[in-house]
Formats: sequence, structure tokens, C-alpha cells
Amino acid sequence: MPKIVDEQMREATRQHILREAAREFARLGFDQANINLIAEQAGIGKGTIYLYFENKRALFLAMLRSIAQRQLTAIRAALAIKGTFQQRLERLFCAFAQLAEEDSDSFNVYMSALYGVNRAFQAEATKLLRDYIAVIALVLEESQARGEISCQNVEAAALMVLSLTESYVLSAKVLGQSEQAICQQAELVARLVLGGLTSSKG
Amino acid sequence: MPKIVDEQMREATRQHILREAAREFARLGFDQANINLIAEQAGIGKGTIYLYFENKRALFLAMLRSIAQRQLTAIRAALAIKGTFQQRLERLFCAFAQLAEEDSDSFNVYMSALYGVNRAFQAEATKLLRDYIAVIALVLEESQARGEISCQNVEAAALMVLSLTESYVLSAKVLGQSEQAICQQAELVARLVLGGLTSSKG
Amino acid sequence: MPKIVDEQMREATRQHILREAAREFARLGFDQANINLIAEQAGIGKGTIYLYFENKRALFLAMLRSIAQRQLTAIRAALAIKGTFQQRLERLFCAFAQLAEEDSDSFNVYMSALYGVNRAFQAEATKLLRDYIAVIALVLEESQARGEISCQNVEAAALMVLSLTESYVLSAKVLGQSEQAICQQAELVARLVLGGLTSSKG
Amino acid sequence: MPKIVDEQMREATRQHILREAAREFARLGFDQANINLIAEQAGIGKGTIYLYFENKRALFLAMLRSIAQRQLTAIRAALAIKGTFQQRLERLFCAFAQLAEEDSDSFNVYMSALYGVNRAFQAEATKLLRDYIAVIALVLEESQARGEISCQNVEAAALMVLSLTESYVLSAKVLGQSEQAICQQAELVARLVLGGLTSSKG
DNA sequence: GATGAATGAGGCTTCATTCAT
DNA sequence: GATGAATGAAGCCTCATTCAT
Repeated sequence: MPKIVDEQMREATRQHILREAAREFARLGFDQANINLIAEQAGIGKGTIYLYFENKRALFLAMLRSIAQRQLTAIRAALAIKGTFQQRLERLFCAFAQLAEEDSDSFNVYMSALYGVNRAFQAEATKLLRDYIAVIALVLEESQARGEISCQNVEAAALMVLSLTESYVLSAKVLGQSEQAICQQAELVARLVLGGLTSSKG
Repeated sequence: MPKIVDEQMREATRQHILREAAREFARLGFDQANINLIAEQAGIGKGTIYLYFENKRALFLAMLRSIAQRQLTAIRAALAIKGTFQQRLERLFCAFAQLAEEDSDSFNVYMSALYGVNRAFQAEATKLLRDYIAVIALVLEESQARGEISCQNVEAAALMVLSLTESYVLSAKVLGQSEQAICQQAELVARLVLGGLTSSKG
Repeated sequence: MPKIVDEQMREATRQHILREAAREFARLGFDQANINLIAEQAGIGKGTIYLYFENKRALFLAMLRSIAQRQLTAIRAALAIKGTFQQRLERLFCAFAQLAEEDSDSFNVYMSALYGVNRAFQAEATKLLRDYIAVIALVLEESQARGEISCQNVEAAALMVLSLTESYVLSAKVLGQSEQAICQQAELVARLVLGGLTSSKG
Repeated sequence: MPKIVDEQMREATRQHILREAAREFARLGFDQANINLIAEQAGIGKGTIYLYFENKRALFLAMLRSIAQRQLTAIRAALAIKGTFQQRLERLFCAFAQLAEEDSDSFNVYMSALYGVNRAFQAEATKLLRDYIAVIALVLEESQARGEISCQNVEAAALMVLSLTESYVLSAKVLGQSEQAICQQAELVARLVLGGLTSSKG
């Protein structure tokens, strides 16, 4: 019984499909993406995809969650290293820039789900957005506890940080800026946030 | 021959189609939106749309430009009123919040085109993004000339302002916040930007 | 406005589709029948069928009802002519034989729906069976009123008549008998029924 | 090598598959029935079925023959008991009613093959129909030899008997009648047949 | 110019069958 | 012999687009 090997094989295939799906979904969006093409590019038969995912929608959601997990992991890792608030913000910013560069498919499809109109995935996308906010809010609270910053409305502040990192990086990428060019703004952005959150009323 | 009246009539119909199209595209996205339904809701025949727009894609692009124009007009209006940099930023922020509330269809479809994955509209979306940046950059340069702020990289700064206004409002809307709740953050955001752009290095 | 002509045209096309559908459904059954082929044989485009029928199932049901109506009309016509009970039974029998010969597609598809296993159409098929029984029961009651026959359980008697006509003809056809050969049994069958229904207890 | 045990095992599995197949085919018909589901319900692997039957069609035919054999056995048993023609007819009728009740899956699938449209099985179905007719004809001839009845065309008479028994029971079942209610008609039906076959011309 | 009936390419999905283990 | 993962043919249906009226 090569059960464990089979299980590993199965998981490997699943991940492989998810990767190819991310490529296509990132390239064309949910509707234009073609299941047959995804299968072909994954080197498997058309029907095989349905052994791993119930349907196109389920594949998309699984991919979305997989991406979210990977991204959140990267974000958490970037924020895990201790340091001043300013340093952590810079690392967060650069982490986004790196994700946008190295795993741009995922970054695009994730952003698209978050900000695209496809209502079919809005509920899921909102959930993911809340996860992001939560991670950032945690850092804000830590820093506040340490007296580095002072903010009354943590959620609003977290939203600002998110907009200034994730959305900023996305827009910059859309405008054709390189990862390097984007990262050079890390310090500025971080200082901007810090400045805003240390003023009397923030 | 009432040539001019005909021309007015034609333009009125065109605008009417664009409005109904915006509703559908905002509701369902480009792919899921149904041309037949748009025609029906516009009270015209299926074929008539093709007398005004070459195809679905052209209709979408025309709608996108129409929306962009309307939004840019609103933004320019908000920034036209003179005042301190802080005041203008607050007005810009609230203008976005108002657009997101009162013309949410347009706001959604525009954001979707900007950040959605459909590569088919990426070129156009980038153009629109540059327009936004340009409007904001203009204000930044004016303020810099007046000595209110100091920033080395105007485009980066404009991108930050955009992220902190447009993207912030979009995310906040996604999270279910009301226009009022969003607007309450205007002062904070504006101060944050101002703080960041008056520091030594910005 | 050629509204009436259009309406006639539409109805003609509808009937045309129903006829071709009957051919295919009779030949292959519901599942094996191919919508594309039906369209092709009807000389129309694939999608056109869906302008007339919501889906394959709806097409099948419409065809079934159309056939049932045609057959019931033929049955009613055969029974409308006055005469002795024996004569009317003979005409009923021959009417079935003729239907089985001249409109064998319809006869087959109708029988199949009635006795086939496809549960999806069982409810409708049962309705049709009741219609048949009702028509026969009416004749039985008339004849009973005239004192020609005497039967306690009209539904059971009607079922016998139906079995001895419709089912008999179907079986005979399956066995390869000609319409003529089948019709020659009309007198015998009719006498059999008459004999059974005039005995003391019937 | 326990060759015989193996052979018995194989035959047992074969029968087991046939029983499960009958359930599914009766429930859904040939096309809608799912080979995978049959395998699952039989507690064997998908591929295993193909070690016992060449393909879906062969499985269906084997099942059909198996059912026919079982039913014919029941019919022969019912007719084997000596008695008057009337008594034997009543027993035949009740035998059908019982089969329809106790082995309704088989009864349904058999009737469906007999009267359903799927031409793919028409040849086989006709063969089965002839078997039925033959069994009944045998009884008719015996009774004729004994002088109980008199009929010129034995096949036509057998077909009538079949219609009045098998088809009658099927229709009655479709209309929702219970086995008991159906069996109550046995005497009437038998007398009807007897009356018809003892008249001068039958 | 306006219409909407007709079209048919295209895509998701199912499932009988195969074959490596 | 038994298995079930993999396959891909096949089919229903949608909808952007055309064109005769």
C-alpha cells in the first residue's frame, strides 16, 4: 500500500494544478480563463482537474485561499522580525513589493479578487481582506503598547497601512515600476505612516 | 432635415446606453454582463447597441472613459477650491468617498478595470491611472511651489496620496463602512500625508 | 407589422422542431437523442432550438404533450362515430393500429414515456395514461347506460380495454406484424371484451 | 488449485453485480445509470466490472437476460400447477402482479427494455417477448387440446393474454394500484379471456 | 435607422473505459 | 485478479454578433 506516497503525489498534483490555474486566472480573470487550457498546461487530462476540484469555481476559490495563505505567511514573516515600528513597516512594504515581483500571478489574481467586481467571490475576498487588516492591526497594537505610536481607531489605521503598502505596490506595478524602484519608497512610506500615527490626534 | 436634433438624439441614446451598461458591468463584470440585458434595460433593441458601439469591448471601453471623465471632473472640482494643502487633501478624500457612495456602480467598475486582472483593458486602465496621478501631482507641485510641502519624487508622493484616498475608500467600502464613517478619517489621512511630506527627506 | 404572419411562422417552426425531435427521440430515447442533430435535421441552427424550448427536457415534454394531443384526438375521433359497443371497440383498436403504422415515431416515443423507466417523465406520463383511461371510461359508461355492457369497476375495465388495444398493438408491432395483420384481430378483441363485460359479474 | 471454488466465487460476484446493476438500471434507465455507482454499491472497484462484463451494454444485456430468466421461471411455475384454464390464467395474472410488487426493479427494467425506445436493445427485447408469448401459447395449446378453449390464431390469442396480464399489471402499477387491488381483477380478466376464447369464432 | 430572430463558436462538465500498479 | 486514477470524447447550453425586414 503506497498510501503515503500516493497522498504526497496527490497533493503535489493539486499544488501543480493550483499553480497553473493561478497563471491562467491571473492572465485572463475567472471568466476568460479556460479549464481545458489549465489542464493542458498542467500536463494532465481535461477530466483530471475534476478529480481534484469540484468545478471551476471551487478551483478558483481553492487557488485564492492558497494564495492568501502564502501571502499572509510572507507578510507575517516580514513582520515577525522584531525592530522599530518604522523598520517593520519598511519590511512589510518591501515584502509586498517582492511578492508582486516574484509571484506576480498570485499577487494579481489576489488583488483582482479583492477589488474586482465579480460578486461571486466578494464574500471570500472580504474575508481575505479582513485577514490582512487583522495582521496589520496586530502590529499596530503591539507598537502602541510599546508606546511607539498612538492611534485611536486601529482598524482605520490598519486600512491606511494596507492602502499605503499593498495598493501602493499594485498601482506602482501597473505603472511599470520595478521592484527596486518601489522598494526605494519604503522608508518614505514608513516615515509617513509613523509621522501620522505619532501626532497628537492619530 | 433636423440634422442637429438627430445628432442630439443620437448622443442622448449613446449616453443612455452607457449608463445602463455601467449598471450591468458594475454588477457582473465585463464577462458576465449580458449585452442583450443591457439593451433590454435601455429599452432598445439588441441590434441597436451595435449601431452605437462596434462590439462589447468597445462599449466597455467607452463606458470606462465616460466614467473616468465624470470622476476626474469630480476630483478636479474638489481640488479646484483653494485652501491649505491639508484642506484640499481632505476634500479629495471626501470626494472619493462621495463618489463611492453616490455613483457606486461607476466607482466599482472603474476600480475593477484598474485593479482587476482582465489584461484586455490593462492598457486603458493604466492610462486612466496616469490621469489620476497627474491630477494629484499637479496639486502637489502647486503646494510645493507655495512651500507647503517638500517632496523629491512627486510621482511617488502622488501614488501615496492616491493609495491613501482612492484605495482606502475602496477597501473601506468593501468592509462595509458608510460614507460618513469613511469621511471621518479625512482629517487623519490628510494630516498623515502632510506630516510625511513636510519631514526633511520626503 | 407582419405580426400575424410572424406568429404563424413561429408556430410552424415550433411544429417542425417538434416533428424532428419526435423522430430523434423515437429513434434513440431521451438521453441518446442529440439536440444538435435535431437542430441540424430541422434545418436550423443549434441555438435556435433554445428560442423555442427552454432546454432539452422542455422540448421532450412539449413533444410528448403534442403527441398525446394528436393521439387522443385520433382516439376520440374513432370513438365519436356512433354504433354498437363492439363496433366502437373495433374502431378504437384499428385507430391504434393505424397510429402505430402511420405515426410510428410518435407512437413509440409515447409508449416509451408511458412504460419506460425514465423517472424524469413519469409524472407527465402518468397524466397521459389517465387521459387515455378517461376517454375509454367515458365510452364504457355510455355503453353501460345504454345497457350494452355491465361493469362494476369502470377503471379496471378501461384498463383492460387499453391493454387489449394500445399494448396489444405495440407488442404486435414489436413482433413485426403489419397493420393489416393487426387489424384483423379487431373483431376478436372486441368480442372478447364484450363477452367479458356482459357476463354476470363483470 | 481450488479451481471450482474460484469459479463459484466468480459466479457469485457476477450475480452480485447483476443485482446491483438491476437496481440502478431500474431506477434510472440505461443511459442515466452510472457504472461507477453500480461498482460502488456492489462494493467492488470500478475496473472490476470490466473483468466480468465487456462494457456497459453487455452488462445491461446480461442483466436483462438474467431478469427474463427469473421472470420466465416464475411464470412457468405459476402455470405448471394443473387446473382449469380459468385457474391457470388467474395464477398467471397474479404471478405478474406479484413480480411487479416483489421484484419491481426487475419488472420495470424488463418492461422498459420491452417497450422503451432504445433501439439498441430492441432485438434482445423482441427475443424476450417471443419467449413470453411461447410460454403462454403452450398453455393455450394444452387447453385447446383438452377442449377447454378454441382458438384459430394461437399467437394472437397469446398476445391478448400477455397484454391483459403483463401490460395490465404494468399500467395498474403506474397508476398507483396495490398488488392486492390488482389481484382482485384476476378472476374478471381470466373470465374475459375464457369468454372470448370459447365463443364460436375465437 | 431600428429591430430581434437566428446563428454557431466555445466551454464546462460527465462518465465509460483503460491500464499501471 | 483487483483497483481507481486518469483520460478525453461528447453534449448541453449561452451569448455576442449578424442581417433581413
